[in-house]
Amino acid sequence: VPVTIHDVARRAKVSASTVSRALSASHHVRGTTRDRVLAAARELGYQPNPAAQSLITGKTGNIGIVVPDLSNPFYTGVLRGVQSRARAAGYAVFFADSEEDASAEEALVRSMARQVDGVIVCAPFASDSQLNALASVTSLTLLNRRLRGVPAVYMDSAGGMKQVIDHLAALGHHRCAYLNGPHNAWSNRERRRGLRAAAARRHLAFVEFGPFEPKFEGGVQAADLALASGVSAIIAYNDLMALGVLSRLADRQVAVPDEMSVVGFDNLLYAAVCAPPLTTVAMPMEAGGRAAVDLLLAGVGTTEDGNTAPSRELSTNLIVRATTAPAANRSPAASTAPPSGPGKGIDNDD
Amino acid sequence: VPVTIHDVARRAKVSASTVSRALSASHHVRGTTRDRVLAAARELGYQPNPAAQSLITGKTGNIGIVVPDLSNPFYTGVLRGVQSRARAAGYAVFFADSEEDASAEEALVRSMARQVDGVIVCAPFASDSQLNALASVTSLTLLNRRLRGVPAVYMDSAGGMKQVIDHLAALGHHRCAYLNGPHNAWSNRERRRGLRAAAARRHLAFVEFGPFEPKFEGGVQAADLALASGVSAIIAYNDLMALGVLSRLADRQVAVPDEMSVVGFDNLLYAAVCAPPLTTVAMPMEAGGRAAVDLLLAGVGTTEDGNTAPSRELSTNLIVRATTAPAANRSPAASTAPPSGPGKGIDNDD
DNA sequence: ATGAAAGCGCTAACAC
DNA sequence: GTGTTAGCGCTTTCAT
Repeated sequence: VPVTIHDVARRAKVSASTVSRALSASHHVRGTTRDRVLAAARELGYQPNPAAQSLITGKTGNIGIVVPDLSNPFYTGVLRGVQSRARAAGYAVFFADSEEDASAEEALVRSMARQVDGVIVCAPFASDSQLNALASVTSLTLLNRRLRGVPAVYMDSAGGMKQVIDHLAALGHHRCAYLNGPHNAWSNRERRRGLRAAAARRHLAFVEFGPFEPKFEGGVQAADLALASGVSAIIAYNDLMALGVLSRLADRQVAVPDEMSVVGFDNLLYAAVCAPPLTTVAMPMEAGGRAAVDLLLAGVGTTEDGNTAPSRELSTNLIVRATTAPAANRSPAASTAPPSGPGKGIDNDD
Repeated sequence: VPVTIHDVARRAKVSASTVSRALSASHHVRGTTRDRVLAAARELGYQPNPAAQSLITGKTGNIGIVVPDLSNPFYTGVLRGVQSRARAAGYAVFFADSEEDASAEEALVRSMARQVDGVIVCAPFASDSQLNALASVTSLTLLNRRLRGVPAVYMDSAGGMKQVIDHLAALGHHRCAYLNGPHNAWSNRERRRGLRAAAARRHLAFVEFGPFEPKFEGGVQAADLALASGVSAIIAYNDLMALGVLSRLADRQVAVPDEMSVVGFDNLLYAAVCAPPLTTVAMPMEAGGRAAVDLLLAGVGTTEDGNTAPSRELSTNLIVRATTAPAANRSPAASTAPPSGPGKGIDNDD
């Protein structure tokens, strides 16, 4: 039984416009009238039709979010942050999972575009030009990705990596492995960048492997390669991979952290409770989601041409737990190991 | 640059109504005309305004889902299933997390109601009357909850528990503990029901503890109680709790499965990769999400008064891994242990 | 097969 | 302050 604004108007003995004004809490409505309207609306259980409102105002009261893989707890963290902040701001949220497909990322944003005031995009795979095209279709905020002219919130992955290297160097490690996540993902590039810079400063050698799927299985695959390379520490692209590494290392009877140190990124819930608890770089997932909503909502209605798009950097920090320890005084096999594993080594910089 | 149906009409030299007909693929449009319209629409990049469509048709092309706790991977599984099936059917999905609050569950559904054609509700906490009220506001499909007149998909938790008990009994266990999840959650009640029935049939004694939060912490809290009760096996309400139990047992130097068997419910990804891998009852999370979408979409537009609401039961099955083993031949402390732990025992049936 | 007109429920000018 | 009017973009009778 859909009750319209006219039903309320009739019951309150005013016109529809007055009802509209009274409910928008906007000015120019006498107190007694407003009370009458509000009472009528409540009695009738009136709920404005959002389609009609949106048709005329052009705003929808909705935002969208698209993530590459919801089964990664990193993104469920982001989604929770987004949803709670959006709800607090009176917005409903459309959700979509692109399943790590660049064209799906684009298609999903497009399909949301007409029903939202903006969308938060976690799109590691879409190209810059795809994203630019999307930015002209609806208002975007990027998460962990930078693109000029588009607002973004990003987490200081490079800084996190610096903390990792400082930690490892202080523990006496001389040579470590980095297990790459998706090759072109901004987060992966940033982590590599931080790695190069910090490792050079600390005179710490490193080898790289990958890219791997940023999942548990990717980690187990990578573990053997890293192990063969004679390093004393392994830095994984993320916690899921680090967990895979831990699992494989246990299978292969390599003691962690005594024989091998392991570090992850994200600080998933599970990193804290696995055995041994994982040393990892905490990424502010929920805070990132909230910040993205704030940025998005702030930018809605703002024509940002010319102006620099606002963006927000969130800091990260290393959580030292039980998978890192001083380097073992084993035979320094470093010099005999190949510079890159037999697997898929990354050779090109970008 | 919003392009309307009139822009398309003008360019195709037809009326707006013809454009509408051509795009709805509906009848009575000459082939050549339709081609012209379609071409014009494509050239202009025309996208119908969903608000306008919805205003007139009454359908939105959206569905909603509300879950109690997205950080529980069970619900992210459901959400993934829902989203992928909805997308395949051309529907967009609104998402909301009620954070385990009954009134939020209701409020969220209400706030979605006007913008969706129906909503999938995972609401363990809302009361029957709240749910009935919601059912009159929009079309609902329940997940793992039953309410007469409301379509539902539910997973055979009791059957899963039967498999657990059969397994444990076959391994020679005589006495086990069940760690309750939320007291009134349908899934918890079903698991208890299955437990009572199967345990009686197998002449297997059991004690209950809880309710506990269905999370890791709940499991660690529960572990000590179960341990003190002299059982040889612990059945946790879900995997998250089972993982907590495992962690606490490890801390307390209790060998799993040699001294204590542990079983969970859900079969989260992590159950397969933790150490030791967890024996657990697989719940079809994504399939549940998909089935819920199917049911919801089938029921949209159907006035179901009188007719029995359709529902769908999904079967579950036990995945035996490494946390269950034959009962140890320890001193049978069973008779000395209290029937319920010193903690919060459940005493009332329902 | 196509066009004209009406109207979905609402808000925003514009009068008074 | 409040009512009247005019649409927002679209679909759907009803003519033709």
